[in-house]
Amino acid sequence: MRVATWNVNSIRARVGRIVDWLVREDIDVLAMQEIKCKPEQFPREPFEAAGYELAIHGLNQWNGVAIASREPIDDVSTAFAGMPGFAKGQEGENLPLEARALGVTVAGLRLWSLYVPNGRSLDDPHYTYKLDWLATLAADARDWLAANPDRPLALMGDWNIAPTDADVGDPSLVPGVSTHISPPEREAFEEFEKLGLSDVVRPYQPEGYTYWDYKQLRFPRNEGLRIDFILGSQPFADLVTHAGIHRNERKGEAPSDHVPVVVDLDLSLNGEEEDDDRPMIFG
DNA sequence: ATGTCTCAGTCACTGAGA
Repeated sequence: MRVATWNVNSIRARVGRIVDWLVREDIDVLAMQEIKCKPEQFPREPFEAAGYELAIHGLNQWNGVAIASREPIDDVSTAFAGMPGFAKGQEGENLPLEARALGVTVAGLRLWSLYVPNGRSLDDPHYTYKLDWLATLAADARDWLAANPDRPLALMGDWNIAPTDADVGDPSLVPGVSTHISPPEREAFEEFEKLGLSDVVRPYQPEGYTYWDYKQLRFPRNEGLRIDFILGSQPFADLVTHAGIHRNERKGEAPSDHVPVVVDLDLSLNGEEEDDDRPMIFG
């Protein structure tokens, strides 16, 4: 099974090349971010004609997440527990939620499409929102992992964080000023690794960016960022046989500014059923 | 020069967001 994540930067603007890629690359599940539309505006037909069913969460022209799958989608969630909202000039609880998280179960895998808030700048309210959002997500992931230690879980999406200096090729990012590279953001990312969620792509693809700004010839100059990640629980990581970044999707007509990130899974390694007949050696 | 791209609102542009 092939599972991927892609910040598509408007599904309506490039549905053709996205579905073409899904079919060409034999992708089973795609987590999308920045669909930039409501569910009723989502171009369902090309996906359904190609054999995918859809879960869509979009509230307006901003943000928006969706998941396309060749296998049935169950247990759809449009927010994680305690997810904070945002409203300009307001603080506190119960602010309106944005469409940035979508959880589903497919083939026994728990999968989330996540669009982490951008942060804008270190002194912007969106930066605090970003850190709150990540801390709350980590708390929910901790609870879920404690309750489901044997289940494959993947948090997939645009994290808007470059975890290491090697992930930063865009010279416009200034330490101490810019988001995506600040120590609190990197610490927020590391919290997920402390929970036992690991970047399942990097072992197979150690180098490379996943995003290049449209401006300033960032792609031709290869001045990008690695900010799109698939973090898997140990039971998920145990299924991974290969992974990669599809850099070519930044080329050609009307690309997104992000490219897809793909993992190959061998679900036959998921031994739950097969193990039932084996003798219990421990415990 | 935020030098590009997308969308909404409203109808050739501007504002917002990234």
